[in-house]
Amino acid sequence: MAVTIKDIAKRANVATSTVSRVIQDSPKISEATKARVRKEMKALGYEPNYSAQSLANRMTQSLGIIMPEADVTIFQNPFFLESIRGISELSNEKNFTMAIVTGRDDTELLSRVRMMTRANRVDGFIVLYSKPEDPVVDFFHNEKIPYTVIGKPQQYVSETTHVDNDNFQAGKDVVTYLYELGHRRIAYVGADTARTVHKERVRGYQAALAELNLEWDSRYLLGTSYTNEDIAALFQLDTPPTAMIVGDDIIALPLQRALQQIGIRLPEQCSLISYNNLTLADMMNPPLTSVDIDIFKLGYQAAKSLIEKIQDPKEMTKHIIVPHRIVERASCTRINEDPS
Amino acid sequence: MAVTIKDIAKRANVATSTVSRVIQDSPKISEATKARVRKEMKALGYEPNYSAQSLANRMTQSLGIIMPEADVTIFQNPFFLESIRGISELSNEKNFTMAIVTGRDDTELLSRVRMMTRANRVDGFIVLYSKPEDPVVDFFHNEKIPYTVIGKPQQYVSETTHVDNDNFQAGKDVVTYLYELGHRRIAYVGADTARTVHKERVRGYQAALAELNLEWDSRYLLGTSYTNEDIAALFQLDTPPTAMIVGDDIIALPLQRALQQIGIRLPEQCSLISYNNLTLADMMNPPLTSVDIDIFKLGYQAAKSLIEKIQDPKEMTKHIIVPHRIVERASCTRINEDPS
DNA sequence: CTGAAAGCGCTTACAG
DNA sequence: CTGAAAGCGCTTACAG
Repeated sequence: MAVTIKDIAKRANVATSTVSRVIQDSPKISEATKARVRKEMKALGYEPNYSAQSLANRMTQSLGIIMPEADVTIFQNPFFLESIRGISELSNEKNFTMAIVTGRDDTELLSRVRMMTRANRVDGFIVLYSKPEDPVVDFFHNEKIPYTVIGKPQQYVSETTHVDNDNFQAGKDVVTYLYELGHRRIAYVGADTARTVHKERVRGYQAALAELNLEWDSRYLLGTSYTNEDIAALFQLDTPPTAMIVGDDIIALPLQRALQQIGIRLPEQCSLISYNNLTLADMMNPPLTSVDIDIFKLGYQAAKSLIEKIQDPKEMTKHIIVPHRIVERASCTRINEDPS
Repeated sequence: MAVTIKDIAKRANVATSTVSRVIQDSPKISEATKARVRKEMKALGYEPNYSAQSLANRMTQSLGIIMPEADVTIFQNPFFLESIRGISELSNEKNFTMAIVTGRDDTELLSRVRMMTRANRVDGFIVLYSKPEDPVVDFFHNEKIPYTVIGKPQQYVSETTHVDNDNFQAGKDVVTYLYELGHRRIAYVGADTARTVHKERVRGYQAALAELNLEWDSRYLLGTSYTNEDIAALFQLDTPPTAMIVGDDIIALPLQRALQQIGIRLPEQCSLISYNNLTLADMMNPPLTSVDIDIFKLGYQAAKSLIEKIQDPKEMTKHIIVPHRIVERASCTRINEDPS
């Protein structure tokens, strides 16, 4: 069978406990015997048995990743794979494994999570979304299971480590950017305010409008279930928007189609700026100006702080803000300032 | 601490070995004592400790998922997340966990895979891609580690279980579909022939052209690194194509832009049909006719056959073909048959 | 049909 | 600085 700690001990003429200590690089062991033991480990291609380690020290070296309730559309959003890629990168570095947890609804999700913790399959969880009154988060909190959330948590805010963008600021930055290009009438499409990210972006949008004293019409704000007629109506207002902010690159595509269908030319008749900077943004016509929120880093940092917390429970709660930046492409254009 | 087999044994007045056997639903135990033991398990919310089980029976209940060498663009292709979703679904059902393995190149991938198998972290692997002379696959084969591949394996074909579409047939079907709409000059764009999937689709394309006696110009076949000029040149031929097949929905987007830029209107001047049927396809303008290859099922079936193989090594090698179907949308149009 | 005991491969007080 | 021994929570011959 595979080579074990015993084989190494025998060949290096030490006790198994000594081998175990060199695996952990314990300072109690002399450099001389460490070297000797390591030579044997190398020679035999030894790798500690993961199940045995887990059983003995009650650590699984494994992270659970909670996806939002499964829905094909959501899954196909590259956001998730990209953040998982970030998590995966750090996990591989730290020798952690990950388990993706999905479920059709909160109940299923919760029961799977419950089973995993009882069975001791993971050391902690990363929650890839955030929403109000999440029973899964309640569970983590009550059971004192380490977890971090990507996004702004809606419960136990100050006590939960999370990594997020400053979406409020991003919301403002986008308005400022458009303002500086001369835009004064700015609409917002795809405001899925059930999700915290979007709520924050919209808050930032509205705050910036107020600060800049821009006029605003409630019809300027559309959710995710708008119809093409809603878009058309927007451009039949006396004061149609000259620019639109889109909640997510994914939504920009159908929106662009809607605009084309009612004969609005981009970017001449309407500038478009979006969020997430997916590769998609670069492929659109015209290429889409988009806010890069560094999804990979969101995942990477979430995994990093979770692992720190797991390895040292006294680790402080952290709120990590990943910087965003606007990536300029051809979908926004300067217009003449118009006092109307 | 967590409740263990001992607690159950005590409360049910049996030996721990008996509890263990009811966990496994062994036929050796009477229904009466099974019922009694189960009642206690339920009452205490018992869940078998996963590390202990793994250690004792040398099974990890965990699958490794090998991604192709990491490259942002590839990762953002929804194909991977969608197949992982399929794998995840089955894994959750079977109580398996998964570990995603990524690496910058084959060497890094191989060393991570090697470490994981030595450390006994997974029972087997799913390879999400297929390419010639893959050292990772060589490793699995030589070490007799269970694995399945999504796609058509290039090595050890008859001995490796794989799940795939019939991409050759799909290649032919697409041509036939266009032929029946009256198209006679059909180009193919985005033929990434380094990847087996695409090679097969191109083979099918060429076979169908030959069968239907359609004229063909070598300039009709473009790889992935075509320029907009190449596209423009295509339409300046004496016999420009009236329809184009695109290797992947993801590529359809920039291609569509290129076509718009040189003033080709879709679908009037050129029909477009693509592969994968991502949600993207439905969002494009015009919505894209695309071959649905049921990515979810590819993942699900791959996980299924891998787990079967793990649980019973005598399980036969299987080649599973997931059916495809053309999803018609507005990007293909009927044209008058033209004898030219 | 059920139990007592050894073993899976580690870790970690405890003793020296 | 190192070793002997108990223990982590299961499984599985072996015996009855």
